Amino acid sequence: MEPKDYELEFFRTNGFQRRQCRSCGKHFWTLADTDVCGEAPCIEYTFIGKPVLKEKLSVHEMRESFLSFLEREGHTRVSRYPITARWRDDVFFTQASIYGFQPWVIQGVVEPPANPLAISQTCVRFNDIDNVGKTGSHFTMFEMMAHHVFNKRGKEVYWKDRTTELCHKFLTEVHGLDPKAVNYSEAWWEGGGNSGPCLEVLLGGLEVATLVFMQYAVDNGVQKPMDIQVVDTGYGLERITWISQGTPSAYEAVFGDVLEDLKRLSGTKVEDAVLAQYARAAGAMKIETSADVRALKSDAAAKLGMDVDEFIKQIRPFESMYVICDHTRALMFMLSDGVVPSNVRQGYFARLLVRRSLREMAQLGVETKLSEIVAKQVDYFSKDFPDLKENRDEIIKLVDVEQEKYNDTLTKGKGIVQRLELSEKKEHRKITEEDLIELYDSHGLNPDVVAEFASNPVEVPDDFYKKVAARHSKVEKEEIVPQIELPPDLPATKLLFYKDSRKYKFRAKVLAVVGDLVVLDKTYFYAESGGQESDHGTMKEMKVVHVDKVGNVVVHKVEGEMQAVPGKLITSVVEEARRKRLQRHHTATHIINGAARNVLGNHVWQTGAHKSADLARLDITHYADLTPEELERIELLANETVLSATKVFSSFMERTAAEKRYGFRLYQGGAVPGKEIRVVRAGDFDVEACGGIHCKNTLEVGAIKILRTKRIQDGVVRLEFVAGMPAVEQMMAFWNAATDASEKLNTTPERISEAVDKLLADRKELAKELEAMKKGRVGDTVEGLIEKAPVVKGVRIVRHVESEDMKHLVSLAKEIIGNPKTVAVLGSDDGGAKLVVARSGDLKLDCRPLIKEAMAVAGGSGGGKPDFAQGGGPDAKRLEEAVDRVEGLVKEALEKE
RNA sequence: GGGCCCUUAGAUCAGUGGAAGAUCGCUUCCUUCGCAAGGAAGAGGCCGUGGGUUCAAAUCCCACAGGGUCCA
Repeated sequence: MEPKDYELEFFRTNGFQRRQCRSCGKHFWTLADTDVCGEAPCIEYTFIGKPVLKEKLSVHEMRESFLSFLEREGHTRVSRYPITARWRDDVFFTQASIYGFQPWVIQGVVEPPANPLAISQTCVRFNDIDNVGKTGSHFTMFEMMAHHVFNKRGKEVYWKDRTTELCHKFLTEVHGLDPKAVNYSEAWWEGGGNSGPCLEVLLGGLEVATLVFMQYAVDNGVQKPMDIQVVDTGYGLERITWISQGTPSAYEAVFGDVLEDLKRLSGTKVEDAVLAQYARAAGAMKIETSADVRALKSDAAAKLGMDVDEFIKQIRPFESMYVICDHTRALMFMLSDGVVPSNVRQGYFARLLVRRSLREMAQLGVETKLSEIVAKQVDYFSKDFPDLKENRDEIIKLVDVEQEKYNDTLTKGKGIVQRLELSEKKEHRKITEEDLIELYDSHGLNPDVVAEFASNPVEVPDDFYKKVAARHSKVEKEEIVPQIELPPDLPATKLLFYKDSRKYKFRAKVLAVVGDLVVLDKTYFYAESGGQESDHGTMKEMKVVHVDKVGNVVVHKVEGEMQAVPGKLITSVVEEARRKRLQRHHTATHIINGAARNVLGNHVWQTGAHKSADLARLDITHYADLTPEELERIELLANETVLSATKVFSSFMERTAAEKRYGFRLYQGGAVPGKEIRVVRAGDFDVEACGGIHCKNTLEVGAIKILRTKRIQDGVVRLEFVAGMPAVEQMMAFWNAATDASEKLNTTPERISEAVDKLLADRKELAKELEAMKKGRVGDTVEGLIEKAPVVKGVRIVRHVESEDMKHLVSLAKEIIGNPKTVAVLGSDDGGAKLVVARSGDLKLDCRPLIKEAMAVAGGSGGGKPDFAQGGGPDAKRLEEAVDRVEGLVKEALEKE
C-alpha cells in the first residue's frame, strides 16, 4: 500500500485534497475542509431524518438508476448470477458481485459476458447474521451493484480514474449529492487469492461503496501482477437507498410493503425518534458480541433519556420484524435459485433462516404461516426478478415443508426437556448449562425455547454460543491428493471423440511415457470426468485400464509391457461395448434428471452423479422421500422420453450465449470451466452443460429401470438405475431370482409375496406352540422333582440336569422356588455348562459365591442376585462335577446355620 | 466435510450385564337405550444390522445403516 497508488488524475484535476483522519488515522481524499474520514464510528450518521440525495428512492428505483446510468456511460447491463454459486466448489454462496466472474474470467480463461459491464448482484453472507435487525444496517441478503472491467494487456478499457469518476458522477450528478459530502479513503483489499488498492466511498457516516483495483495474485504471501487487471466495484444498494430516504434504519427503507404488513399484523408502534437514535448509536460502534449489543442499547437509551428496559421493550418487536424481513428475503432468493433446506451445506443455511424467522415470529406473536410472509416478499420483489414469480409455488411449498419440520423438532424437544426435568427422583430438577448446550447442539433447541418448555427458570450463560463453538473446535485434517507428475509444456491433447464419437480405432503420436502412463497428441479415449467413468481398450498389445485428464492433457494408464515409444505412432482401440454402456447411462441420467424435475418440481437440481458400465446414479435435491407413485411416474416418463425418439444434440457454444439462452439450469453437474461449454440438449426435455459422450437419439438408450432410491441426506434423494443392456441383464436376474424362489414356494412369481406371508404366519404360530408346550412341561416336571428332592434341615434341595437352553432353566427354577423352603440347582450341557442356583424368598442363603466357585470347575464364572444366580462355563463335560459341587456347598451352608 | 445425540410394542418413550417394561392406541368383555368416560382381561417385540468382549449383552466395545441436530 503506497501513497502513489491513490494519487489519481481525477482527484488532482477536480481539486480533491489528501487528508488524514484525526480519529482513525486513515488517509482520504475530499473536497471538504474536514479532518475526519466520514465513516462511523469517526462520525455519527448524518443522513437520518435529513436525506442527502435529491430524491427518496425505493430499492427498485435506486437499482434502476444505477444500471441505466452505467448503460448511458457505455456499460452493458448483465443479469444477476444465482445466489448459490454452483459454478464454484470453494464457496456455497455468491457473496459479492465479482463471484460470478471467478475464477475463469479473472484468470483469462473465459471472456466476460460484456466489458465493461454493470450488474446488481444478489448476495448472501452469514457471518454477521447475529447483527441483523439490531444494527440498522446489517443484512444476510443484499444486492451489490457494480461496474466491472477486465483489462487485458493492450486491451485496457478503463482503470482508477474513470472508475472513481463514474462513482462520483453517479452520486453527485445523478442523485444531486453535494460533492463535498463524499470522501474517498485509501485502503488495501485482499480476497480470494487476489489483492490491490481500493477506495472506500464514505458518505454521511456510511461506507456506501468500495472501488477495488485488483492487480495482484497472492501466492504463498508473494504478490505477482495479474495478467488481467480487474475493476471490482461494489455499491451497497440497500445503503444508498437508505441514505436517499433518511429513514431511521436501512430496513425501513428497503422492505417497504412487507415491513408495513408485519407492523399491521403485530400491531406494534414506536416513535421514529427512538428508532433513529438506536440506528445512530448502532452506527457509532462496532458490534461483535451480545454484550456489545447490550452496551449499544443502554447508550441509545441514555441519549434519549429513557429507562433501558423500557427502551428494549419498545425496540424488541422492531428487531424481530427486521430479522423476519431480512431472513425471508434471503430465503426467497435461495429457494428460488435451487437451494433445498437440509441439515448440511447450502441447505442448512436455508433451514437456519427458516428457524430463526419462526422464532422471531413467535417472539412477535404473529401467527401467520411463514410462507405467507415469504409470498409477500415474492410479490414485492418479483417486478424486478421475474424468476421469483415463476417459482412462487415452489418457494411456498419448500417453506411450508420446512416449517413443518421445525414443528416436529419442537414437539420432540418439548418431550425431551420435560423428561430431563423429571429424570431425577420425580422432582423437577433445574436445567443445567451442560443440558442447554446438549439440547441446542444435539436437538436444535435454543436456550429461549428450552426456557419456554421448562418448568423451572433457566439460566443462560452470556457466552453460550461460544461454549457451543468450543465443542466444535477441532483441527480438520487435510487430505493430500497425490498428483501425477508430467513433463512440462505438453500440449493440450486433441479430443477427437467430440468430432466423431463412433470411431474406436485410431493411430496417434506418443508424446510422453511416464511409468505406466502414456500421453498421445490426440485421442478417442474418454477420460473420467463429469461422473462418467473412463473408456477402456487396448494400445498395441497393452491394455488401457484407466484414462484421466491432468489439466488439458489426457493420460492413458496401461497394463502390460510398455510398447509406447515417445515420438512414434501407436495404434489404439477403444472398447466399444463399454463405451456404449457408459454413454447410454449418461444420456439416461439426463433423461431421469429431466423426468424428476418434471414430476417433482423446479426445485430439483442435480447434486451429484456417477455413471459406470453397470450402474448409474443421480442425486437430486428434493425435500421428501420419493413416494412409490412419484417413482413410477418418473420411470414411466423417462421411458416415454426414450421412446419418443428425440434427437440429442451435443455442441460447443460460447459460454455467455449458452447461459443467456438456457439459463443457469445448464449447470446441473456443477462447475464447468472454459470459455466454450458443451451443451447437451435432449429436445426441450433437458439441457445441460456436459462434457460427456452421449447417444445421438434417446431411442439408443433402450429401457431405463430405476432400481432403488434413498435419501442420502435431508433434501437430497439418490436414484440408482440402469439403462440398455444392464437394464435387460438386471431384469433377467430379477426374473431368475423370482422364478427360483417361486419354485421353492411351489407358486408363481406373481404370488411370492402371498406365499411368504403365509409362511411367516405359520412360523410364528409354530414358535408359539413350541413355547407353550415347553411351559406346560415345566409344570409337569416341577412336581415330580420336588417330591424326589432330599431335605436338609427342612430345606428341599431340588437337583436337576438336562439339555435345555438357559431360558428354560430359568423358568424351571422360578417355578421351583415358588415353593417355600426350596433351593433349586439346575444344570444344562446345552452349548457348554450352564447352571442356575436359586432359592425361595424365605431363606437367607447367598447363591452367588456358590455358583462362582462351582463354575470355576468348568472354566467359567457366574453371578446374579443373592436369591437367583446364573452361570456357565465352556467345559460341558464337567457339568456333573460342578452340580455336585454346588449341591455340596448348599448342604454345607445349610448345615452350618 | 466434521462434531454430537438417537434407534426397544402401532405411537411416544423407560430400562447402566443376570427370564423385555410404562403410557396412549388396538381387540374382547362388563357398565349404557346409544356414545364418551370408567372397570376387567388380552393381543402386540430378530431391543436398527454385523462383528467383538463376557459364563451371560437391549445394556459394554468396534464397524455399518437409518434418523435427528449443530458447525463449516
